[in-house]
Amino acid sequence: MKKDVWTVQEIRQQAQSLVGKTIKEIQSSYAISSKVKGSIGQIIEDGAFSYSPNSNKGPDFEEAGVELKVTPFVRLKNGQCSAKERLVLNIINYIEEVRYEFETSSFWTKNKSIEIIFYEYQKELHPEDYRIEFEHLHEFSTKDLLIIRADWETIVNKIRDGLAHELSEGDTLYLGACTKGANRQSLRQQPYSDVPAMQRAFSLKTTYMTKLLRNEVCRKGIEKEELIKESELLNKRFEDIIRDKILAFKNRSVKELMTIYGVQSDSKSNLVLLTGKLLGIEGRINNTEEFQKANIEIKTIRLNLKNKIKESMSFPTFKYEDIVQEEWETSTLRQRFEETKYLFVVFKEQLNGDYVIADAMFWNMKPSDLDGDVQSVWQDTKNKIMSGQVYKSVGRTYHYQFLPKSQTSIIHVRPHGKNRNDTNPLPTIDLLTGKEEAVKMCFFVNNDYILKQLTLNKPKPLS
DNA sequence: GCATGATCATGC
DNA sequence: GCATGATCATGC
Repeated sequence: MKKDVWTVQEIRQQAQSLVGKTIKEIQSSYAISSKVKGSIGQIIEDGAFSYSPNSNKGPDFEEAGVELKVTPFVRLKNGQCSAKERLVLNIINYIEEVRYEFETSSFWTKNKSIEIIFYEYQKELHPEDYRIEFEHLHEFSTKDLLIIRADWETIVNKIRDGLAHELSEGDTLYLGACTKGANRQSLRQQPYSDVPAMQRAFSLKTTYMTKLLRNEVCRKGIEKEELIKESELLNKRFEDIIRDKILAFKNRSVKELMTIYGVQSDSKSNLVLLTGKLLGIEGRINNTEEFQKANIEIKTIRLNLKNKIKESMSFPTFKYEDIVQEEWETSTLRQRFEETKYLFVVFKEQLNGDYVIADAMFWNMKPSDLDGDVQSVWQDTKNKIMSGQVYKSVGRTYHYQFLPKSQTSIIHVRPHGKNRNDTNPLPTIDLLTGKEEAVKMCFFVNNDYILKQLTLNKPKPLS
């Protein structure tokens, strides 16, 4: 089947005919020459679709207006599907993209409608045994498109500000600017600064793809609680809508709001619960449609009477055995701070011990912080675990010898388990104590660093 | 007073 | 049963 012009219907039929087949089967049925043996995407594009490769600005199938993508997903133990990766779209030409409006942008010109072919990634299988499981013609909903349009503007405005080298996936909600290139030396010019910037491509975030799979493709585990309505996005950005909704309660007493909104919880996370109620949702904020797609997590922050943050911020525990296997570039920690956007809700202590709502803002970590201090603390932690240097001797007792807060500027390591008996195995026996396991720990973000972020985001001093 | 070590309540 | 989000408690 050699043809250059396809209709939408033909594209879909061809994609459907691949469902259930392994890569090997597709390769042999289309007699694909070994020279395109490379990627699974290429095998399908060149083999099953054989469209003339183009570097046009338009979509792969110009006449049908359809872009073709092949992407992996994984099945979780509970049967749910998750996207394995972000969906990488076209490379951003920094010099050119700033000349466009959204309607004429390279993203929108090429990706209005995307035929997505999903294959199941399984670690233990050889790639040629991966199987195509789903195909889906994706068109953006009006609501998603409103958010994506704002994302595109966020990205382009950063380039216009001469900050292409500071782009990060956490800057945006659904449409990201992900790095694309062999390594960090894959640099290119930007129009308003002499600093070379890493090559990046527009992409749909992994979490957006996971939600798309579950809601529209696998049809498993669909739970939708929407935080805001489409109509609200017509004249306000998502971030501002959420912020304004919370700030409508500015200076209101937490104790009082807890009573009004029926939050009776002794949980340490009752401020999170309260914020959810204030935003008018029933379940958990982190489970809402928008937060899940955009990979946003809520974090509550308490300021004491002196305007200092009471506590550093905890994150999920790491496993000692996992961290020693990781490399920084692809590590869990780097990925977390590169891809997650945080909603900080700030509560201020009052003289009577109560708290009031003080502020709300979205935040994501700057790449230079991430690849600076965060990386070195991570590396130090990994090295100590690998070499069995978890404990040090202090007087008659032992202390952990990971870098404490006092020796770091952004993150530090601390216990984070149920109690001192809640441990994880160590890959290397501890030299000093001979222990084969240690208390579960996690990386905490330093409270003073967070405080700086709050003031950076806000020119006005905190009341 | 704060850094460090430790623990709590909840939900899946 | 455990991960998670957050905060408590103690000793320096």
